[in-house]
Amino acid sequence: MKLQQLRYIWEVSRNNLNVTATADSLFTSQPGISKQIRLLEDELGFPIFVRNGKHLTEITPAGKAIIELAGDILSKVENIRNLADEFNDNKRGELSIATTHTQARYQLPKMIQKFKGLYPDVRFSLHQGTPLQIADLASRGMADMAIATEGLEAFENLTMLPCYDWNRCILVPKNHPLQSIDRISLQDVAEYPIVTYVYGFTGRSNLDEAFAQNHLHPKVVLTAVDADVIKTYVRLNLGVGIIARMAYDEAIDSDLVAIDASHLFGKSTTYIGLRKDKFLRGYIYDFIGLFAPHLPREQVQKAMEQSEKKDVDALFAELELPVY
Amino acid sequence: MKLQQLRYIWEVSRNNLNVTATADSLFTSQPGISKQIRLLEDELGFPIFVRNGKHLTEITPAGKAIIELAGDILSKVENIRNLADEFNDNKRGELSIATTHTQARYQLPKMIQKFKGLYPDVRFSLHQGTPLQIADLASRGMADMAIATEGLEAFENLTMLPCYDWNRCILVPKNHPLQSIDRISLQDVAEYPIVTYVYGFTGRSNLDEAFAQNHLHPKVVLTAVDADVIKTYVRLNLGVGIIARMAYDEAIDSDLVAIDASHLFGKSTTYIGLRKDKFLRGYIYDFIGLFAPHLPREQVQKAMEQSEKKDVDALFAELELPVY
DNA sequence: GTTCATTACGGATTCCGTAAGGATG
DNA sequence: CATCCTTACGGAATCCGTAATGAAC
Repeated sequence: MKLQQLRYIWEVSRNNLNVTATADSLFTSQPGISKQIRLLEDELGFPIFVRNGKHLTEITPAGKAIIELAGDILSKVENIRNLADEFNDNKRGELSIATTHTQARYQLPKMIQKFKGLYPDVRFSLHQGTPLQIADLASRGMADMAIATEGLEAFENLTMLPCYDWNRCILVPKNHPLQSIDRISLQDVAEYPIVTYVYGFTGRSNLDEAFAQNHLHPKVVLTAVDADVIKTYVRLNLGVGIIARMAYDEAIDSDLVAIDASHLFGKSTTYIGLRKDKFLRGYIYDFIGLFAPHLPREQVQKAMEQSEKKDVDALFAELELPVY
Repeated sequence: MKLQQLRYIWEVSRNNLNVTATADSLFTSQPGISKQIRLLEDELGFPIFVRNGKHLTEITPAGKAIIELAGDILSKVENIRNLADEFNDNKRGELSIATTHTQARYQLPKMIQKFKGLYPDVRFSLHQGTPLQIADLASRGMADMAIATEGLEAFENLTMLPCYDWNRCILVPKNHPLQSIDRISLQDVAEYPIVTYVYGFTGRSNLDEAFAQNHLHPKVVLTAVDADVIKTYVRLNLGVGIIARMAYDEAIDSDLVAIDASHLFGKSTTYIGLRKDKFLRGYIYDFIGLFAPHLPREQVQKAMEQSEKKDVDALFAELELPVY
């Protein structure tokens, strides 16, 4: 049994049993992978994959268990590498963050700038995607962390650290009727066509809940993944925007008006998702400290040690998060 | 990084940093191990072992962390192998038990006979040793389980399953004065020279405690590892024996008299120690079922999943154990 | 002087890539 | 017919054992 064989079966299973695609992603040859898988199966004495002629069609029950163990092993190997890097030079390395548009565009730039100043030799990379995509990236170890408001809870092996709460605002063009209302209500908003986030993005579910609980059925005329698109259509007078307040930029968006809506929709919480058992480089703790100052290294480590999600939540139950 | 390199550093650290001894135990050449360790260190970029000239003298801090991870990895590799064996043929395999004289001689024979009937193709092996030795064997994965009354709690990575309680008896030659006393007391016993177990064996500490609590200082004239030796010296009239009651065999020991002493010394509990995270073959569960019928597969699995010793204990808190 | 790890070196094995083959949909 | 896995094969790298070297106790 060799580490590479374990890596191959793991990667093949992650690539929908497509060996060719796996070979491409690992920058090696496809027959090499086939061979090694075959050798491993010979050694173990039974097939890991079910073959239909020359296609891999499914994973055997035994294979499933083995691939899971292989994943554990590979992540520990990765930990050894990271640990070695940390001991070699704790100023040099890589930091990859998977996140959504909202974070990438409005929250992260200032942290990243600071971080770059602290660690000029850490290669920083940012992967934008849907909440599920980024959670998957972190879960598979392809990103060091995921930052998102939702989607992280679907992955068992991610520890979720609460970072900040945020509220929404109603975005209208200047001189819009809503602007003159003293304390805006959900009813007021529901009278206008709505432009907001796609379901599953940036706390959209909170928004739907609030309307539903008040038996309102607003006319959502356009949904987008990011606030920039929403703003564009608010500018075109297509409807009233509902976006995260942090996405309103006074300088750039001076032609629009943001009406506070924190009393209308429950606040949402943005989390950092870290893969359990992952060895974290020192600078990763520092980055987390920049992004969420209430999360010092010890707290993060404590949270990572909890195997139950509820124990993690309990750790942070008393915490007052910053609100944006 | 290769699995073998991880195995080598792990084994070297387990062999007091003696590469030659490690090579012997792994049936390979010593330069081969040196080389692979060197290669791994080169790859990681820093030394795992501290060298004084040509001797390995200690493990670097980074090395400690890496060796620990290596141990995790190797045990998971072992699990894959066991899992494969189980899928291949759940009637064939190996079962190795590490235990003390008392179990091997008086409790295990009947279970093993039954087990052999159920699984004639499982190669059975039994390693006798001191409580610490056998716990170490199980902890290192060199034995599938340890069975003992003490010593197991010293190893963090062993799950302890309570199997049965047992009491002691006072062993005297026929017509000994103690025989005629109605309900024997500690004082009565303490008047005679004592022959019993060596400290650290077969519940010896319980015995010392009982005497100490009654401010008695019995004259222990001989200590032995096993009851057979103790019996021999009781027969020679060297003193009064205190042994596990299950070690008294009416047929063989008809020239001796066993006086019940369950009211004098607290009962002791014998445990099975299993390495956490170890994949257990089906027949191992069956063996446990034979040895401790109150431990069905599900209970064992539940216990193995607990990371805290106290949670395991809580699982069995209500359990009525058989008493021998 | 014994123990012990490292270096040197040669043979056997393994690994990996290219090219060809054959099955599936 | 395009996709995809397997087999075949040759060159390169790796592994492993023996023998020699040199440091530590």
